[in-house]
Amino acid sequence: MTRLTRTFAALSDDTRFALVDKLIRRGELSAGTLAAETEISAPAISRHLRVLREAGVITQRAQGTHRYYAANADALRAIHGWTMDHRAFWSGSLDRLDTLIALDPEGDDR
Amino acid sequence: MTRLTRTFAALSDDTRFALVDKLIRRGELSAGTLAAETEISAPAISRHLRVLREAGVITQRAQGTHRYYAANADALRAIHGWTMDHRAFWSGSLDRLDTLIALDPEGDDR
DNA sequence: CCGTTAATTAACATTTGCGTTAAAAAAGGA
DNA sequence: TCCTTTTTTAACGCAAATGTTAATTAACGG
Repeated sequence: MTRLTRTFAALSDDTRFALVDKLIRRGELSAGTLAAETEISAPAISRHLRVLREAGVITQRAQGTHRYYAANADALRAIHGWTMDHRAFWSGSLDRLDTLIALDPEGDDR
Repeated sequence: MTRLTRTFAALSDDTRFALVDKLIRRGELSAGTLAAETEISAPAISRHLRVLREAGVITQRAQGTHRYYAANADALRAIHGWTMDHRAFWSGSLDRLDTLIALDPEGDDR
């Protein structure tokens, strides 16, 4: 898996996406706080946090028995960068998009 | 699954990501063309295309026995929009390439 | 030292995802 | 009609993901 597909994989689960969203909106939160606000068990949350951390989407900080997690801005920037790389494709009006498609008629088969 | 997590899931596989990337760069392409340029079998590609289509990441057009696929700009806009929603979080320091490299702890960029 | 709290790891069951080959469906041409 | 081409669907095997409960590790406080 490339770095970007790994990032997408980390965000492809609703529970993990919600965790990341909380961390972005509210800043650093402990594993316990995150687990308490979710339906599923603490061990499940712990593993989701691990997946996110290993994908580089969040960071971890230890303080005593607590583990504080925070969203990693670099992951957001990487996704943003990818969309910007293809901005010419999706930006602008529908008319403009139709023009782009018409100008690049790879329609024929080979 | 929400709309966005479904989009991320569709893009979380390297084969599917590469298919979308081709369609963005080169415009509409047939299933056969896409399958011919990939290592795995045509049925496998067909199913990947189905996953992408059902997630709204690509569109399909029939012409005779051919099926032409194209990237859906709306999906790209949705991802871009999500990153922009959280721009205040990550837009602080536009960093260099080494921070992006540090995102992948194993360095398996391929 | 002992008991409590915070978090993770272990073990397990179940589901989902992804690849293969074989078969089927649909359009086109001789 | 029969054969070929294009693409998808079917059937199957196997690996990975996700949830649970139980056990373990580590820090804190009396």
